[in-house]
Amino acid sequence: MLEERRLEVLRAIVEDFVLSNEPVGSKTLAERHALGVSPATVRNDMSALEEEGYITQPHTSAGRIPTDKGYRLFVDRLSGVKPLSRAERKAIQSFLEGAVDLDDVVRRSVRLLAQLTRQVAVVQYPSLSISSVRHIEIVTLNPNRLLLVLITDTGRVEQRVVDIPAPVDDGVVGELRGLLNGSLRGRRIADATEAAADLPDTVRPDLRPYLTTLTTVVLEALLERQEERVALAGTANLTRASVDFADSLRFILEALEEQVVLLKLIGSARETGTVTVRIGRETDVDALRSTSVVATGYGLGPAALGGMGVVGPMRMDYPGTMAAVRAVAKYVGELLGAD
Amino acid sequence: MLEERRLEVLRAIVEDFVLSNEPVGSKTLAERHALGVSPATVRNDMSALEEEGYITQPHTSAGRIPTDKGYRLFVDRLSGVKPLSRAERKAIQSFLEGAVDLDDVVRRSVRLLAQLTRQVAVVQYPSLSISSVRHIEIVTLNPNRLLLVLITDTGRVEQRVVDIPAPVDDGVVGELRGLLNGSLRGRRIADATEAAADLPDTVRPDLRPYLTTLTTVVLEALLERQEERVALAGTANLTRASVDFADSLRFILEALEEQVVLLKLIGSARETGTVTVRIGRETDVDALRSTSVVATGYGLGPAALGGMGVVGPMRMDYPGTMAAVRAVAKYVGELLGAD
DNA sequence: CCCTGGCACTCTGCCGCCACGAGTGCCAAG
DNA sequence: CTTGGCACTCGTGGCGGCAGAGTGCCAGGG
Repeated sequence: MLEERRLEVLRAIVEDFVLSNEPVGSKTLAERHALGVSPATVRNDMSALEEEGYITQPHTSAGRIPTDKGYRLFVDRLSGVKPLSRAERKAIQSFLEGAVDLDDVVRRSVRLLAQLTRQVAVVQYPSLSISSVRHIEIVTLNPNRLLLVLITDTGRVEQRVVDIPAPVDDGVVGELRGLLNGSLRGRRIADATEAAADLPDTVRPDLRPYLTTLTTVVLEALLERQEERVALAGTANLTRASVDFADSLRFILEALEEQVVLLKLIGSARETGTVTVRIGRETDVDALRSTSVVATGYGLGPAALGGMGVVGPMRMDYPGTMAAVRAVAKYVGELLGAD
Repeated sequence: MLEERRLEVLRAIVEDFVLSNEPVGSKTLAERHALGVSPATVRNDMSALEEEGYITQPHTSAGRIPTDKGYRLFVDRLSGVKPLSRAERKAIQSFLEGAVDLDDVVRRSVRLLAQLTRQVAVVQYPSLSISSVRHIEIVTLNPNRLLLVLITDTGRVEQRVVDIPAPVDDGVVGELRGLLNGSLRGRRIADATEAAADLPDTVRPDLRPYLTTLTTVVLEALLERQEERVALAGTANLTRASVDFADSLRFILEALEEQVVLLKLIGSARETGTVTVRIGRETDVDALRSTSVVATGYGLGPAALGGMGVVGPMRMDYPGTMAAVRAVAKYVGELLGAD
C-alpha cells in the first residue's frame, strides 16, 4: 500500500521530469497526478525515495530529479512499452521499402530511427559471420593483380585487391573461381573459414600458391571486418537536450565518432532477444555517463545480424523510445530475412 | 603606402581574432604587430576599414572583428598557403597507406582531414561518371532474381537486386554477362550509358527482355547514385568554436546531416583545380551563414573524381586549413590514380 | 499508525545599481 | 599624415535585496 504509492510517486516524478526537464516538487506533483493525497504526504514519500537513492535534489530546496537508480527502477517495473500508432507503423514500412540495396537499408533505418525517436540513432551493418557466402567473384585487374568480390546472402559485398605471386591467365582465374565457389558457396561464414583454410591442400599443385593467397585474403576479409561498421544519424538531436549536457556535448560527440564505442554500445545488445536499456554509467563509457542507450538486435531470431539503437539523454521517453527501436528492428529483420 | 598599411592592419586583425576569438582593439594591435605607428593612427585606419565594410564592431566601444568581406579579402590577397611540416606530410601518407579498399580510403581521408584541421571534414565518394567500368557480374539468387554487381576501375562496387520477367538458367546468365561485359567493359561511364541503351537491339530476340531489364538497372545505378554519397567526420570539433555558434549549432548539425547540402558544398568545388573558400553567406546555405567552407576536388587532374573539404567557423586558420585540404586531396588522388 | 495543514528555513534566480575598464572618435598640434 | 590627449560610450562583473519555490519538521486529527 504504502510501498505502492511510493512507486507511483517515483513514476510521476520521472514522467514529469522527462516532459519538463525541471526538478519536480511535491505540490505540483500532488496536483497534476491524481495521487489522492496531500503534498505533505508526497513529501514524506519523496524523502523516503531519496533515502533509498532513487531521486535526488540538485540543490537544497529545489524539486527532485531521478537518479540513475531511479530511472532503472522506472524502466524495469514502472513502464510498459508504449505501442506505436498505426500511422507510425505504416511510415516505418513505407520508408524502408524504398531501399535499393543493403547499404541503403542501413542508411534508411538509421535515419528513420533518429526521426522517430528524435535522438541519435545507431545501426550496425549486418555481421558477416552469421550470413552465408552467396558468391565469390574474381576479376583480373592486370596479370599480377586480382580483385576479389565476396557476396553474402544478406546482400553485403566485400571487396579486396589481391597482389598475386606470379601472373595468371583467364583460364586459371576461372578455375580458381570455380574452386572457391565450390567449396564456400552456401556456407555460413563461421564454417567457411575452416573450409577455406583446408582448400589449398586438395587441389592441383600449380594452383596452390594462388589459392593460398586468395584464401588468406578471404579469411582476412571475413574475420577482420566483420561487425566493424556502423551508421549514425540524428546527432543534431543532441542539441535538443543541450541544457542537460552543455559542455559535455563535445565529449559525447567525440565518443560517438568512435566506431569502437558504438559497437560496444549496440553490438552487445545484439545477442539479447529483447530491447535492452543502459542508463547513465551503465553504458560503461565515461563520456556517456549522462546518457542512456536503448538497443536491440535485429534479424534472424536469437543470433541476430546486428544491433541497432539510440543514444539520448537519461531524461528520455523510455516507453516510446523502446517501442520505436523494437519496431524498426522488427521490420528491418523481416526485410533482410525475406531477401 | 597608406593603402598598404591598411591591408596590413586588416591582416593583423584577422590573425589576432582567429587566435583569440576576441574583438581586437587599436592598442593591442599596435603593440603586438610591428606596424611602426601609434594606436591613434591604427584607429584611423580601422575607421576607414569599417567604412569600407571589412570590419565591424559587435557593439560600440569594443574592438573590431572581420566581416565576411574582410575574411574574403584576407583569403584572396593577404594569406598564402602555409606549407605543411614534413611530419604532417609523413603522417598523411602513412595514415592513408593502410587502407584496404575504396570505402576505407574515403573513411580514412575524412578522419584524417578532421584531425589535421580540427574541423568538420567532408569527403565525397568518387564519382562513377568519371571512372570506367571494369567488370559486371551477374549472380543468380533464385530463378526470378539476379544480383547485379558493377565494378569500376577506381574500385567502387555498386550492387542491385533485379527481378526479371521470366526464369533464366545459368547458361543464359552467362550469355548476358558476356554481352554486358563485352559492350561496357573499359568504357567511361558517361559513354557506357549510350552503349547500354543500344545493346538490346543488337542481340538474339529471346535475350532482349532480360537485357532490357538489366541495362535499365545498370543505367539507373550509374546515373542515379553517382556522386550521391559523402562521408563526414569531426562534428565534435564544432563544439570547439561553440562560443561563436551556440544556439545555431543545432541547425548546423542538421544541415550537415543532409547529403544534398554537403554535396552542394563540396561537390561544386570538384571542378575547380584549386582549393576554393566560401565564407559565410557565400556558402548559400542559410544554416551555415556563420561558417566557412574550404574545399577542393581530388583525383585525375581537371575532371576530378570527387570533392573534399572542411566546414568550420568563419574565424578559422585559412592558410593552415587550405594547406591541409590541398595536401590530403593530393595524396588521395595519387592513391586512387595508382590503383 | 498514517495523513494533513501550518510554519520556519534555505536556496536559486532575477533585478537594479554602480564602478571599472577597454575602446572609440575627435581635435589640435607637430 | 601622424600623434598624443581627452571626453564619451557601453559592456562586464560584483553586490545586495527581494520574491518564489520547495523542503523539513511538528503537532493535531482520523
